[in-house]
Amino acid sequence: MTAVRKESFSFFDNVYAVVRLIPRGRVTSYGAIAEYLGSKGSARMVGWAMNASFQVKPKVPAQRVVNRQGLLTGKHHFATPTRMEELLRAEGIRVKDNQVVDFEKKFWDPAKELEL
DNA sequence: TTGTTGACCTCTT
DNA sequence: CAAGAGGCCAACA
Repeated sequence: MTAVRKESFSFFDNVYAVVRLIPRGRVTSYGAIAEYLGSKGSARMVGWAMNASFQVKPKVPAQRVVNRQGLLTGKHHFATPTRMEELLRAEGIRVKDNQVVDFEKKFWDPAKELEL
């Protein structure tokens, strides 16, 4: 068996699913998603998925995904460098100096919330 | 086909 | 305390 199409859902689709499940006003990190998917060391892959998330539908709230430090590292990849910050603010998330305020409070861990 | 890149994370010096 | 390098997996040229 060529083992092709072993999984209808690819790593990316899995990431999109988790990101879309992020409640409004909450944020998560790449590592948390990667870990939830089983690839803890593949945090970079999550970011890569986000890059393609713009062409994925429904649209994925990539603005809710930030790095471990809560920094909006990917804001530069949005339509506008300030788009990510604007979207987060629109959700009630306070952003200061490209960093999410009370990131630990707003942090939404899929492996924790979805595991219940 | 191989090699490089990439919105990261963690350890070591 | 701060900075640097390595590691992980997948897509792109």
